[in-house]
Amino acid sequence: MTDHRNPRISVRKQPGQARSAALVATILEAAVRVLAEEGATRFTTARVAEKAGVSIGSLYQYFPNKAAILFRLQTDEWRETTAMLRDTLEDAGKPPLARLRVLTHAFIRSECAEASVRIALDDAAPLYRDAPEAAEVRQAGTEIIERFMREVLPNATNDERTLAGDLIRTTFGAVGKAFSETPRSDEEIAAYADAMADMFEAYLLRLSGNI
Amino acid sequence: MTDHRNPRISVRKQPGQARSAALVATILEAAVRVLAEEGATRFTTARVAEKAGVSIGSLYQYFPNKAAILFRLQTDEWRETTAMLRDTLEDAGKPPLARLRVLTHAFIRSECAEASVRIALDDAAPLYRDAPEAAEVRQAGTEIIERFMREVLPNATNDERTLAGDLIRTTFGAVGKAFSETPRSDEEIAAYADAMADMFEAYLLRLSGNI
Amino acid sequence: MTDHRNPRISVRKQPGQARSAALVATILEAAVRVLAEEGATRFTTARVAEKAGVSIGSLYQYFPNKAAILFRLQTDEWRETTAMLRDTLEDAGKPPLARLRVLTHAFIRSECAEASVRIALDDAAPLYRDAPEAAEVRQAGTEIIERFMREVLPNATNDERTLAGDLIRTTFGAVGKAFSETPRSDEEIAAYADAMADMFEAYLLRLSGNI
Amino acid sequence: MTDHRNPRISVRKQPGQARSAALVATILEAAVRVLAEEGATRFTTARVAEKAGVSIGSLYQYFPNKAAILFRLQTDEWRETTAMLRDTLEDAGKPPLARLRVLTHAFIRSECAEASVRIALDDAAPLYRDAPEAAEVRQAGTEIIERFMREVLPNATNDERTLAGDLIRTTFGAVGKAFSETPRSDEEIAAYADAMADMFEAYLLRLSGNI
DNA sequence: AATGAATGAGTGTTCATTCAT
DNA sequence: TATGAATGAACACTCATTCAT
Repeated sequence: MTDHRNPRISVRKQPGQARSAALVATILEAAVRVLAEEGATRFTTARVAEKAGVSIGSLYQYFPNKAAILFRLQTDEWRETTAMLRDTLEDAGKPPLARLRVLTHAFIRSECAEASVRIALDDAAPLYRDAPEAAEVRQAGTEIIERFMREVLPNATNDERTLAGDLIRTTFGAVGKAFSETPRSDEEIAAYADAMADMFEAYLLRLSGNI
Repeated sequence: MTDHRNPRISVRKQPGQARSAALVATILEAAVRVLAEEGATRFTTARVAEKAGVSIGSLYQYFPNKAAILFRLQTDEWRETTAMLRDTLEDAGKPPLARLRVLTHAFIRSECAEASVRIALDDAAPLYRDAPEAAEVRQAGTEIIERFMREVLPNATNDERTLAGDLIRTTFGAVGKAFSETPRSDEEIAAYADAMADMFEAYLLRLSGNI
Repeated sequence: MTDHRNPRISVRKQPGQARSAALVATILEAAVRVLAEEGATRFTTARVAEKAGVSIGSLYQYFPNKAAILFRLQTDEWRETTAMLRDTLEDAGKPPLARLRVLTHAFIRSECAEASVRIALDDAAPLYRDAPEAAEVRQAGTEIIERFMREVLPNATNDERTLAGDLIRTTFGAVGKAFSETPRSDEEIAAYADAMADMFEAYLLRLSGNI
Repeated sequence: MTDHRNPRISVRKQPGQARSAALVATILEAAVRVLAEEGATRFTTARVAEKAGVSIGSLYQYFPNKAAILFRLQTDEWRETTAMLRDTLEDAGKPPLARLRVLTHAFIRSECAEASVRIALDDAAPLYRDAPEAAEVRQAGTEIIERFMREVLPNATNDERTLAGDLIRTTFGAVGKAFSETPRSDEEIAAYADAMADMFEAYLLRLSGNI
């Protein structure tokens, strides 16, 4: 919520032992459950600790503050998304636009899965969004998109390509999020993903001059 | 934030007298200022009342709870957006796609103006979004889009048209919001709006079969 | 404890009505009791509120934070001390050194009365001592001393007089505090006060040249 | 802070080996640094252990609790002060009042050096001051003063002498502490020490009858 | 002997909402 | 109708101390 303080947010201690890693995992799982079952407003450190079966002190041994837990959850998700981006967009076996269509389907599907966590996480965004660590994760995604755009629009100017890449990327994220806010059937998901893919395809074909 | 209580949210009293209406207006203006200047986390009823020069008691006479103020703000904005939709999309003097381009520019520009309020309002969405009254306001928009789509895609099936309308509408809102989260220059706004219009145009031309 | 933050500390709202003033008084009395009965470490806002028979929220309506309560207590005490200073030191009916002796007795006696509160208040000093409002209260005392010193040491240089005034004042406060940390009988108090007065007298006579 | 529990406070184990002694020293040095650099409120066992490069477990092996560390620091300081007392006051080569003047200078100077640690230590006094072990250390000082007073006031009654000794001693400690709370230049220190010595001298001369 | 993970009571403070006046 | 004092549940976070390894 446009928080005007800017607290440190990364992990407090590198979990050297398996023990610690397990604890961190437990806490994160509990956090996901709290988010999904109770919503962002009721996401409190005490509740996470309780649901994790861990003392509140232990929780703070692994996360410096509440925002750090949320940030970590978001980061993990971004990383998964980036992996998906890479896997589908760089699959040399298919023509570019086909890959984009595959990605669209995969992405929308993944957005709709665990929608409740994603919505809650998004609601809590004000708490962590200003963290500087976020930028870095996004950069990886930008590069993948950039390479893909170069392949699809080899003759466009840099500015054109960047703008189109930006637009597609933003549309992906924002529209996926908006769409997944309502519960959806598999059919709806498929239809919507196809529509999105159509839109991207039409746009890119026009830009590439192959009307 | 996926609030699991569902409080009543509409206005507590129909302001019969001009006095009341003025008071409501004063409160809403104060609310906008609090949102813009302090952000969603610091948006408290006490602060709104103080900035409005009104007692909290009075504030609660016109709004049943905090969410109602936010909801009203959002509703007003939706109404403005709907008006814009109608004005630009139903302007018979221009060809449909030209009108859509005009709308895109106008919309993105308006999203970027007062971005701070919009962001804060969005941050506070969990507090009011589940209100049933919201649906009604959206319906008006849906109908305008529907009519426009009928004009652009006269030969499409109903389902196709609805889906395309949905997608365009969602893209509008979600992408506009995402784009306006960063401060933008007039040039950036124009360029982005053009790109969006291009994308919609390409999509609609393809759907209409006039590739 | 050399607190590195420096929060605002004065009263949150001017108690216009008698009601408020009474509440403030109740809270302050409760604060004194908590300090005296439980000590500075157990001085918590919750305990003060409870002992005052007031909700914790009400307490915060009248004092912006814990430090403000302590600061107010200390200020009140300083004001009393300043009044005592003025009353005894400016009593034209007695020769200066006799007045100083009277003051010494009165001061030590007052320090020993309610020693437990004073000790606790002193223990809590780190919480409020850096408040800028404190300086102002001390200034009044400085001026009274200054006038007195002018009367006793009319021929001394300004520097000499200031130094002697400083020393006497500091000795008063610091030694009074140290002495009152142990419970004392009236006789002990009288004897100690006399000794202090003797010391001041000898010092001032020597400075004035009337060995 | 007038703590009503009275925990055991002396060292948990007599460090038989040099290793242990070194560890204790390391911890104490770290404690001093924490006190000086962070202040009494931020003086935590964890921070001391970290700064000492020692585990908290080890810290607790040598000190039964936090208070014990502070108490030990204070004791060490008292011991140094006592040594200074003895060295200067029992130096047979100078007349008594000259020795007192030397002591005054030395003491005030030492108080002003490392003022930050002393202030912080004083802020933390509530945590350790009620320890019974403290009395014993003070006794040594009392005896030195006693002997000195006997020399200066050979004809006074025991009560007179004790009272005067008490007053001087208290004035020393309390005024020195108060004075050193503000940063001071060497000149200020010298001037203030001289003034104090003057005051003591005048007082003792009067008591000795040598007006 | 040494470690450091784990504990959980305790703290200051906020804020939506009510209700006596 | 208007006021604003009063409420108290709720929250994020700290830290002295223990104890299994």
